[in-house]
Amino acid sequence: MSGRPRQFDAQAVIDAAMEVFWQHGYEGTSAQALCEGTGLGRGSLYNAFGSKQQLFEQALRRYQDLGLQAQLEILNRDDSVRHRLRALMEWGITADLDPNCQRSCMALRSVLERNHQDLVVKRINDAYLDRIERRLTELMTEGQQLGELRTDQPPRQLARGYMAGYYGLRVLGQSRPEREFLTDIVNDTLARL
Amino acid sequence: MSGRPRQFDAQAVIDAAMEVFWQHGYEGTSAQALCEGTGLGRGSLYNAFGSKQQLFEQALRRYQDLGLQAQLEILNRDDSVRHRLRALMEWGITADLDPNCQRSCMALRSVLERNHQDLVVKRINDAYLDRIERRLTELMTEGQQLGELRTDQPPRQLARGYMAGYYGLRVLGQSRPEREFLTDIVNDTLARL
DNA sequence: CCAATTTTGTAACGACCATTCCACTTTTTA
DNA sequence: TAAAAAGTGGAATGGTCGTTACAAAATTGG
Repeated sequence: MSGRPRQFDAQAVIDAAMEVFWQHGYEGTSAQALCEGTGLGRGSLYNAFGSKQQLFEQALRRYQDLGLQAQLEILNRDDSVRHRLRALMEWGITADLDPNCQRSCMALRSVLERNHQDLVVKRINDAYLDRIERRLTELMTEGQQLGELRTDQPPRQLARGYMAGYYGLRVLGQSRPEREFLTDIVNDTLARL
Repeated sequence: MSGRPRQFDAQAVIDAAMEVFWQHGYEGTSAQALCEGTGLGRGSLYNAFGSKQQLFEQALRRYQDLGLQAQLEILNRDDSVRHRLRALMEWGITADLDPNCQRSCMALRSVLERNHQDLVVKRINDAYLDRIERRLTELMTEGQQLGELRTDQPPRQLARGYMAGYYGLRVLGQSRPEREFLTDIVNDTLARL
C-alpha cells in the first residue's frame, strides 16, 4: 500500500454530495454539479466512489444515519412519551418550514424516485424504517404501561399510525408550508394516542 | 381557421403521457419515451403541447382530475362517515399494492419533484388539496353531528389529521407494500376519529 | 534516487437530452 | 383548382449527460 494520498476527507465529500442530492434529487443532479458541490474533479470523484449511483447510496446512507440519530435523540429524552412524540413532529415542521431549506425530505424523495430502481436504496430505506418503527413501538408500549396512552390498540398499531401521520406531515409540509396547517396535524395525531 | 386536421385525440394523448410520466417521473421521462408512449411524432407533440413541461402539467391536471373524481365518489357514497373514510384508505392500499402498478402516486411524486420548480404544478396540487380538504372537513362535520365522530376537536383538525394519515399511508405503501402494515395504519387512523 | 503505486485535473467519449427545422401531406377557402 | 393554413414524421441542432482515458503529480519502498 502506497501511492499519492487523497487530498480530501471522504466524509466531508459525502456530506457535500448529500447536500447536492438533497436539493436536486437523483436524476436532477449531474456529475458536474457534484464536482462543484464537493470541490473534487471528476477523476477523483469516480476514482473514490465509482459512480453517481454509488455516491448517491452513500449520501443517502449518511442522510439516514444523521436523521435517525437526531430523531432517536428526541425520542430518548427524559420527558413524557406524549411530549417526545410531539417534539419529533415539531422537529419535522421546523425542517419543512425552514426557508433556507427549499427542499423536501431526501428520504421521502428517494423512496418515490429510487426505491423501485435501486435495490441498495431500498435496503437503506427499509433498514431506517425498521429501526424507527421498533423504537416507536417500544415507546408506545412504555406509554401504555405508564397509563399515558390508550390501551385499546396494540403498540405496533399505534406506532404505525403515528408513522403515517409523521410522513404525511412531511409530505404536506411541502405543499402547504403553513404552521397552522401543520400544527393541526400534530394536534390531531397526538390527540388520538 | 383551416388546414390539416389533427390525426389524434388530444385527451387520449394526454392520458398516454400521464401513464409515462406516472411511471418514470418528470426528469426520468424523455421526449423519445413520450413519442413512443403516445404514438405521436416529435413534430406533432411539440406543435400540440409546446414543451415537455407543459405536457407534464396537462398530464398532472388529468391525473388529479381523475383522482379527485374517484375519491369524491367514495366519499359521497350512501354509507356511514366512518365507512366512507375507511373505504378511501382501502382504495389507496389497493393502488399501492397493485403489482401491475410498480409506480408510486404521481401526485406525491410531483409535489416532491416539481412543486418548488414549476409554479403551475404547485397551483394544480394546491387546488387538489384544497378541494379534498374541504370535502373531508364537511364529512367530519357531518360525522360529528350524527354522533359518529368525537367532538373534542374541530372538523378542520380532524380532516387535516386524516389527510396526513392518508398521504403517510401512500408513502409507506411504497416502502412497505405489505397489507398487514398498511391495515394497521388504517385501523389506527380510523380508531382515533 | 528510482521504480511502483495511487490520486489528480482535464480532455475526450459516445449517448442521449429537449427542442427546432423542414419538406411533405392533408385540409379549407376562394 | 390554386393558394393558404395547419399537422405530420423524421432529420438535425447544440448542449449536457455519466463515464473513461490519460498524463502529470505526489507518495512509498527498496
